Amino acid sequence: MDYNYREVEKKWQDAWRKNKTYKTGIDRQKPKFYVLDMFPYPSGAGLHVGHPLGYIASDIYARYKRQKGYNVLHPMGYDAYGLPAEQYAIQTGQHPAITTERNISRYREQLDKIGFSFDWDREVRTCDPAYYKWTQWTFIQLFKHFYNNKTRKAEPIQALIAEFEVNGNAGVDAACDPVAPFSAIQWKTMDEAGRQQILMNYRLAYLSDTMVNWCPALGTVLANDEVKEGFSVRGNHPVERKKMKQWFLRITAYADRLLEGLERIEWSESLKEIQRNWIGRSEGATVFFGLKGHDASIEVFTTRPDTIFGATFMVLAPEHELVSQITTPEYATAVEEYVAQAARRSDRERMAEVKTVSGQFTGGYAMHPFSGKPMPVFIADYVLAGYGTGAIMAVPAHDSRDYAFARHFGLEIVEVVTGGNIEEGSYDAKQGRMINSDFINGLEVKEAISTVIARLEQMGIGTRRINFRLRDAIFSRQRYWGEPFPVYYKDSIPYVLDESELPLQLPEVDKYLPTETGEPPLARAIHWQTKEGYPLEHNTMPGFAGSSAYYIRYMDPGNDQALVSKEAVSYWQNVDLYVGGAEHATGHLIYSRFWNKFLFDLGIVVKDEPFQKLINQGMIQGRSNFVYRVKGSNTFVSFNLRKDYDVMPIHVDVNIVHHDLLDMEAFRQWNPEYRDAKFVLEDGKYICGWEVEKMSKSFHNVQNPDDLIERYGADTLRLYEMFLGPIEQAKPWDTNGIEGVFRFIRKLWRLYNGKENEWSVSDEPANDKEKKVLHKAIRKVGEDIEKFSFNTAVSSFMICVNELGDMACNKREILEPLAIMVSSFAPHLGEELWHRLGHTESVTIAPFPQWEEQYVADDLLTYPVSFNGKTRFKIELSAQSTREEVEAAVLSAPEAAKWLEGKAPKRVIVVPGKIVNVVI
RNA sequence: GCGGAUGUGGCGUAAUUGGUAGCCGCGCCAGACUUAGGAUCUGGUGCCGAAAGGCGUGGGGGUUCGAGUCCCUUCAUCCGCACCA
Repeated sequence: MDYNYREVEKKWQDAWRKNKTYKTGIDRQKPKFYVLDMFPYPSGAGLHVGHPLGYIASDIYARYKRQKGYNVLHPMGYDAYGLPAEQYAIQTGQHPAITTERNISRYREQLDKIGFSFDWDREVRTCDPAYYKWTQWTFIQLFKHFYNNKTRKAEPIQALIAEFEVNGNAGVDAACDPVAPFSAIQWKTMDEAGRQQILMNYRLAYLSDTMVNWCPALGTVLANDEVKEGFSVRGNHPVERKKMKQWFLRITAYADRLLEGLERIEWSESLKEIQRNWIGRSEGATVFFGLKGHDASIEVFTTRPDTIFGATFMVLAPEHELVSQITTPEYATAVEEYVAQAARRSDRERMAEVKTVSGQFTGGYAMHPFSGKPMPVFIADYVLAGYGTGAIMAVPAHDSRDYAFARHFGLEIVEVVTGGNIEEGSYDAKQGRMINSDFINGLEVKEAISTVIARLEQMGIGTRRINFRLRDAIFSRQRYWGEPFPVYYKDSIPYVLDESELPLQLPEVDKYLPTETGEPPLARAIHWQTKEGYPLEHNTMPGFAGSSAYYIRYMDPGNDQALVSKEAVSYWQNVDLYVGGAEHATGHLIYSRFWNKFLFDLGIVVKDEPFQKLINQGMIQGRSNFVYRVKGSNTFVSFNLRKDYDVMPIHVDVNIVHHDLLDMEAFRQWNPEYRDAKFVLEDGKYICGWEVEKMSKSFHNVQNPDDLIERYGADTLRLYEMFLGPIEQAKPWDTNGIEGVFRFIRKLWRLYNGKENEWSVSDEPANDKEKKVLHKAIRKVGEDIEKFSFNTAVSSFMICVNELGDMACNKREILEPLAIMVSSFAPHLGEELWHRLGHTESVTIAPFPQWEEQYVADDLLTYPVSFNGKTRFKIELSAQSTREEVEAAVLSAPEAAKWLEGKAPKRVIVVPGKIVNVVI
């Protein structure tokens, strides 16, 4: 008889639930620790083995921290709004809430089976009105605040209005859309519509008419992070540009704080780098170029003001507002055509044509601010309307794109920085001395930049400027299954609901489709209006709305008076350890940081950064198996013989392959097509080929945790997922190795139990050898957990159990601390052993054992002795030996003579406790 | 193109951070027990070699008594961004 994992795991899962073992509350006697997993979207497919990887790691860490005396907050909930449930609803007519509810219970069932230490009393769901009340509340606050660049924080819009009433907007420095200057008197004489229009330019949540990413297949707009290479991330549908009125969040106001904050948080360098790139800060200057025959001027942004004397022409984005003004009649037709063509092309097409140079001369000329030379003005779609000012000064000698353009249109190329060869190509490096550049000749690039900016500022035609690539986040979705906006329209002006009206509940609709007139699904809802009869907003919020502050809500999930109580937030503060995938780098992880910073400005949260330490678990890839079918037949050739035939590899279900050996009978049953399959075998076996690929149904390589738990138990699954390799690294899932971990579990059990599976732990005192094994394991496992090196911790457990097994150690003094340690990895087994050892309280609160130096120290050391760096033999010496004693012992050792060949060593290097190297 | 990461046995990996390369596990080989099994246990297993020994951390070079680890260079793979001025 062996360890009965089925019975034991079930028993403790029930007991933990019943006793609320993982319930957490504020306890000021203990230090807090907040361990969080990324919010899962409960998909219909359920969990596969890749999903729980991070949850297992964080669970081990949470359990370890509890045993170390921390009060650990470790919650779980569901990001329940999302497109798949709604797509399903559209197809079937079933309410997405029903599908979502069903998927959630399936998730919960799967999660429970793995033995996580979540405090389920804190569960939140984004689609729960009690939850989204606070998502809506936060939106209202965003609407009612603006970002003051002077104080670098969000401030009430009321304060802005007060300022307008006294001084107009002249003294205001806010993150906003361009607003024409106005005086206090002008403000006071404005009507309501005028004032609201002005204020909209300042609000952190604002309505704006701009080009958006429109996805016709999904029937909604998407944020930039939801689009990849012109296709929607979800569903991979084409995305096009469209002008629409949409809600936005002014995340750009926080660009510099989002960038700076990265310096203070412990995230992987690559993740921070992705965010830095996404934010895309660049330093430079804006410069105004006067136009010939016009009052208007073209504003450009450049990071290379030093090259201004090399600017020989100007390029505007086709969408630029000055295009129509500067185009001369003779070019009007050509320009119109080019603009129309550019507008027609999707992002996708634009990207595909990156290499081809296209553009159109407008007939207009700008004037060089220093030389006064005329510069032809072109339009071209290599200049993006959405970045900088949508216009550039082209410096062909020092910008490869401008160079290609100039060559194509035969424009002048003037070298102004030494170091390259402009005959061959542009010289883009920011290194060299200025030439052909009037007052900056001879300067280094860096000095030239500041000199030019100073001159521009002095002349009043330019300023130093920091530009960001980050755009404001589109916050409207033309979908049903999302949070309704707490917004209504009065005379077409948007207003937010009073907080007392929250939550504004998602209404019922007859269909989850847009209306015949193209309105979003909420337009179908009857009486979708305020008490006073004003129409409510038809859009809903995007997926990231509900997931942006969920970690705050976990601190105080039942509170209906506030997002979070002062008490809870002052205790739990922020997330100490966040575990999840890197795919959220430019979405959730940016939005959350922004959202948190805003709430921080409001004094709702106490930490400026939400996630102090973040671990990205690597993706678990699938390991696919292949059979090799002889083309045009139903004969399959074993792996090593496939070269002798003309074969085609076919994916085969990994569940009918064991250690790459095909279960031929199962294969025949697997698919009717193969019922009469013939096999060409090697050594009587059919060996399959294999490859590492994405885990996917279509590759027949999906492993779900339920099957493995059924076969090996949850503890084995947990240990095996950790044993696979470093948590942050992507690695293939290979079930072949799980047996080894399963054996370990049983070996561990046998330390505590006799041959007949009878409990057999002795109270005899342990000897020094046994203590050494234990204490070394305590030290190693503790250190490994602290540095999230779970794979090496599992390996240390194996070493420890192997050694104790060899010693046939069954002593309580050793096995009790071992049970505590192992319980964070294998909680069911740990809890069972702990109780059998006679304890009545849960092992989760047993203190993690302390290791002692006296037990781990060795008195004899094995010195490897090398000659000229090559290890030749080993010698055992007392740990107390001095350098001289070691040297003498080594040189007089019998093995040494052979290598010394009678010569005296040139030098002997002794590193105490480590090695000896003899140089001859 | 720019940025980040990773290259170690047949496979997943480890290496006290410059000090015995290959721990632990899988697989494989041999043996034991067996109602010859996709069970369990014991031993072996980097490569070449009969051995002595030699070679060996993607390749090349360097620093050092000593390099998987540091430096230079090069190749490969993965990821992110990409006409961002």
